[in-house]
Amino acid sequence: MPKRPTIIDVAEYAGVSKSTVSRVISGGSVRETTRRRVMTAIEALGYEHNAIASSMRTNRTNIIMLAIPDITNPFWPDVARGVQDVMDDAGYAVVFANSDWRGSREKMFLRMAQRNRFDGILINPIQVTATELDETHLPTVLIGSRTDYPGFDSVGSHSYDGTQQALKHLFSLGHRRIGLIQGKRVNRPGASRMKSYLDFLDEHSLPRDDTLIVEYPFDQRGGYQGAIDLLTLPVPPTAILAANDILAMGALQAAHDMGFAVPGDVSIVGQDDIFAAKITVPPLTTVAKPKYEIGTQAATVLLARINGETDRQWQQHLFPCRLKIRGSTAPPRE
Amino acid sequence: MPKRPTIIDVAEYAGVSKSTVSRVISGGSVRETTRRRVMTAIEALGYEHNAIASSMRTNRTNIIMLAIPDITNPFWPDVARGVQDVMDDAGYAVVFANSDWRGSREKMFLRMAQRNRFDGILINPIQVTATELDETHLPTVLIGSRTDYPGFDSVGSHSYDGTQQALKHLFSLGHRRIGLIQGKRVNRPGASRMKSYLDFLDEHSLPRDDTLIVEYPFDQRGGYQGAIDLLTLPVPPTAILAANDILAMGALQAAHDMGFAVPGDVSIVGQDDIFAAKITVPPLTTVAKPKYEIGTQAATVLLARINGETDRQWQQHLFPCRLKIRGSTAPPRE
DNA sequence: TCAACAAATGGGAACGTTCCCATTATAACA
DNA sequence: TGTTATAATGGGAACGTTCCCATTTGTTGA
Repeated sequence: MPKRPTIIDVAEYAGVSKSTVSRVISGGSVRETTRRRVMTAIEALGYEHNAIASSMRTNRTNIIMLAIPDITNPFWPDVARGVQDVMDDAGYAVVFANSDWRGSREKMFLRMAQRNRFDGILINPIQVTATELDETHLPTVLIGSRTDYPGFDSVGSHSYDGTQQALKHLFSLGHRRIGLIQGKRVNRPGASRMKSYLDFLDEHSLPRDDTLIVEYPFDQRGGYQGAIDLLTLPVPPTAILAANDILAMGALQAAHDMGFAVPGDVSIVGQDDIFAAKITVPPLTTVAKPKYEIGTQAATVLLARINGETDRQWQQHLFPCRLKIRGSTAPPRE
Repeated sequence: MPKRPTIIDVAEYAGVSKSTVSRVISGGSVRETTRRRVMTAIEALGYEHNAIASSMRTNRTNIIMLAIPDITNPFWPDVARGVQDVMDDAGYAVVFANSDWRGSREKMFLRMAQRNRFDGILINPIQVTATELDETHLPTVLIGSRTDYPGFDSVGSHSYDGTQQALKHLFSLGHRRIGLIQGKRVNRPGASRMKSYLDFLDEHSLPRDDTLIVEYPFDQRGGYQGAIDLLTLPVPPTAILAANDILAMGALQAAHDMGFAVPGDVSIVGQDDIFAAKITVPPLTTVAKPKYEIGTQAATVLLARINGETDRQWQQHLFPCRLKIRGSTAPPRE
């Protein structure tokens, strides 16, 4: 295998110095005639720029990392697309990392980002602490509405408010006994949703009932189990709010299997509005989040940080949620 | 910001040469006592290995690229997970690239892989030719059952056979007039599925009817449109086979909207068995593909190529498909 | 036409590793 | 204990860029 040509080879071929070739490549100021000479040399030799050598000098890799729990959850592909579309345009490659809800993997990925001198990190944190993130010394933007990481930019949706919308909707339909299926986090609960739920109860003088709150892994089986727990209560809830659509879809299935009509016997509301929410039967009422936009915005903020274009303090970007009322909610049976 | 320590700093601190530090890091043979000295120095200085500098010397980046059309299609996240799980264990980072069915983007990504000296490429090719792939000089494994890229390893599923299974199932239920919704490819048709379909017709002496074959983009709307085309025919088919589940789900919706009962008036079969196929109403009969396994296998084959562990010629790895009979198929109405 | 100045170009060091080869320390054996 | 073989270590070049600074070339205006 013939050795790959370097800028030195190109320089010789074109009869200029390697500095000039470098300038041509990186868009420095060169005379038009020499630029053309160099370009033909590049063509002739089949020269391919070596990003590694370049990174070595510039301390820039043009690679960022996107660390999420699990690409298999349909929420994330949309976010990922948003990230990629922005990053592609900016000439960055995006490395994916699935922590799989495991803190150890998350840490491994952070080390990987450091070793490889990636230019930045987008992360939906699982276990990692703010200090650990700080220690990477890499520009970092959080994805998700997290208030427990002061000092970091974050991009997410206003899930507290979204939960309120869902509950208001159910309340106005006449529901007074509303179950909550939480997604189990390794370390911390889906704090804002839970708080929103409790606040709502208090505000409308509804009793807090711990049996109405169940917590299961963020997958369909989790939702299924959760719904079974709730619907087998002595006095089952007339409505169920799930922390995301996957859980809600599991709940839908459980209700179906147990002979509960949806929305006749029990109303179900999800969150996220993944593509499949439209095609369940009945179609799922859900709190829609602008997934793609979260991705593009997170990427944009990160780029700004990387390029030092913003000296502003860290900032939280929260997109509003929108309740999509579909067929899975109705007034409770008399 | 203090300069990052290098192995030279570590060497000084530990009182050894940089060569020794290098050996400690990369697992060369060093005396246990010196290894410990070096390790404490690394700890003390907070040294982080510089993968860029390393790559520069070794021509290894430990990064591979996974190029697919669109991560947003639920088929791909599963494959991606498989790829990542294997690559993580091998210490590789995976860069994602969504060509978005555009050949120009695909080419851009290949150049990126070259520039960045990635160690290998996993690709579900859209427009790129075998020659172009060859010219990257990077170990490449194709994902999908493609026979039109001689010289390349490929990992996919036996979709010809899967289509046969689906058709046999429909045929044995009594269907004789079966529509096909194809996914539109930018450049070439889903050849094996189409061939399988036509072969089946011939074999069972069913008439070829061009109006029974429609082609639309690989999304839900495409499936919707396709089904409308088919169901508004003077003599509509009693069963529809869609090229993937997303198309099938669109078809399901269209049938529903047009007042066709599924499976009463029309049976529908999808392909892939994405997670949402289980939760449609009725649940979708579909040709299941081992998505995760395709991912792990593709990654494994690529690793073998990268490490030169195989001098075998290129090889096609085809997983068998399995028909999952659910609720969307039944005998045709008399 | 010649300064004076700006623009274009060239040369060489530097980035932080790895790897080859030479050298030194240790172990094994007679 | 001396000799030889082996293991451990050190020194320096090399990987292919970029960037600084010095030098050359070109341009402009009196």
